[in-house]
Amino acid sequence: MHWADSIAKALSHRSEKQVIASGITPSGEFHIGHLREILTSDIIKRACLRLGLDAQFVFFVDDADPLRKVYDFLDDSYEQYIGHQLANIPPPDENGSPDFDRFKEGVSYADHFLGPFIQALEHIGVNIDEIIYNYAAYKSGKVAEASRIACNQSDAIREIIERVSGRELDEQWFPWNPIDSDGSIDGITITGWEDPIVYWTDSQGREGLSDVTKGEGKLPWRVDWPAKWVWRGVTMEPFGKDHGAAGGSYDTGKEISVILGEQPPYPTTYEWISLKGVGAMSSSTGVTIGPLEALELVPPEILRYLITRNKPNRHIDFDTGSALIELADEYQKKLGDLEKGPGNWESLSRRQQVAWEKLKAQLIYSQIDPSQAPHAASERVTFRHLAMLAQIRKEDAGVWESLQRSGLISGQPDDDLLRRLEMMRTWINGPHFPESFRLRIQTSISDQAQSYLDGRDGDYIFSIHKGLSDCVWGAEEINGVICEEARQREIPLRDAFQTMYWIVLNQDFGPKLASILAEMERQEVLNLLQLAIDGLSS
RNA sequence: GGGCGCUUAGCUUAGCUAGGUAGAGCGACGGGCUCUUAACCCGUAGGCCAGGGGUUCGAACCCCCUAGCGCCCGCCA
Repeated sequence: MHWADSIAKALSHRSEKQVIASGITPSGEFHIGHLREILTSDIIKRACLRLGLDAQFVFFVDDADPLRKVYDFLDDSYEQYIGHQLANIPPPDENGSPDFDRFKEGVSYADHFLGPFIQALEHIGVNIDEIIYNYAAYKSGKVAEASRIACNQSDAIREIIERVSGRELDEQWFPWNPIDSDGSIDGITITGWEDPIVYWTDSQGREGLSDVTKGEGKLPWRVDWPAKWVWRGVTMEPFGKDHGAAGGSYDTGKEISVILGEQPPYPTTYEWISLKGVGAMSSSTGVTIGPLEALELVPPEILRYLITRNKPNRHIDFDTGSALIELADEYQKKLGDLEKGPGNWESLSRRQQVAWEKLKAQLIYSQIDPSQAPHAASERVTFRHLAMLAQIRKEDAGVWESLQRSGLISGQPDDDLLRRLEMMRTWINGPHFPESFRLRIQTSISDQAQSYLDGRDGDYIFSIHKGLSDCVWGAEEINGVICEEARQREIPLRDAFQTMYWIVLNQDFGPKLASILAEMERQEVLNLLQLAIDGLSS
């Protein structure tokens, strides 16, 4: 069974109505790891719906959280905002300085980072039923009840945190972080509690009060999280392994949740996504691939597929190199398999049946439009093939022409293919394109190639030159010349092609050679061959 | 120190809350496609399921122990 279906099944034992949540603090650039959080929720929601449950997906934006530090991408002037809530501070401009103009227009620091992310989510088919801005939720009193209970039960909550997490809270600890007169929630001492008012003294020695029902502050994270579960009725939430560690915030949260009046949601911890060979995603070390950047490389369904095919507890190495091409081609191949059907169902072993069901689920959950059944693309243009064509043909029209000629598409390319070519070009021109797929059509013969050619039959190259100078310029004809000449000389095809690969690409292998040559100008090819011949006779 | 996860063919892995002959993809090898090695099709080889113990008629699958690797435990998913 697919992992999302197992979770949905477990949830169905609890209730018909499911509220699946995700929460992210918009403190900096979003990366593909955040995408896993959201997609995990989205896929579970779809699994619930498929099972006939009533399911909603709510996305909590933790914009009530304070700015923790001046990140690398921020100007030093952000120092003054440390401790201030993300919904309340200006967004950075391209230099990392506070952009007051945009702030005046109503764009906060949180909005700045959130905007592009939400946009990416739309492209990737994530259907969020409700976005909850935590800051606004506090302001409007949604968290009032939970906040009052927490403050009234501060001893019990303190006991849970100390016992479960094993860390000691200091004397001053209180389950409420008020905002001081400057807008900061750092360095404040609680001096009293009189439902619903918290009395405090800030770092400057100024005193004040904070009404917990009016959002004049927030609950500390370990209490804030279960409070969200309770007031919004969350029944399921996936979270990163940091929260899932023993004594972590889920462990304390599930007990605090009970004090606040509700059972904790069904948990799922998910593993990190790291960038192949570089390490875990981290905004601070600059090891990131943003969701938008990822979407520029691969079609959104491939990103969904990446998440659905891996169980949440499975670590993912996001490989932007050749593995990405393989992933995309694998996806397409599986769509084809699905369309072909499982064959005689009865004759399959139980294992094979399970595998089939899972394959089906993976593809269903990969669809951008949940109402669309997976179907094989009408054209079988693989990523591999497109990667080659995009490198040989600089103009899009040339690519379409080539695909038409080879019969892979009929007529004009559809939108899907247009998009894929655009992405392929972005990929090829960017830093992530795998070197092993890069084609370097030569304009001269390298020493290395020359030394290979010296041990070969020079007449063969000469006859190729002759044959290609007057044949019809098409892949089939070119291939015919190469093979025919080789056969006449009893040269194994393998050797013949290697010879040609060395001349054209300066390596001993490559994609279908004839199709490359057919894409080149005849004169270009002849020039190269002539150079090779010249090199031999010297 | 506490905890989580992983360890199945060369590589990536499925199967583990239905315990009953180990599935797949890539790669390799062979063949076919009127003739490449990154296309396509067919086939072959390759696994004492990390190690040990236990439960069972029977364990990759359940329980215990050990080892290796990765990661999390100051609100960075």
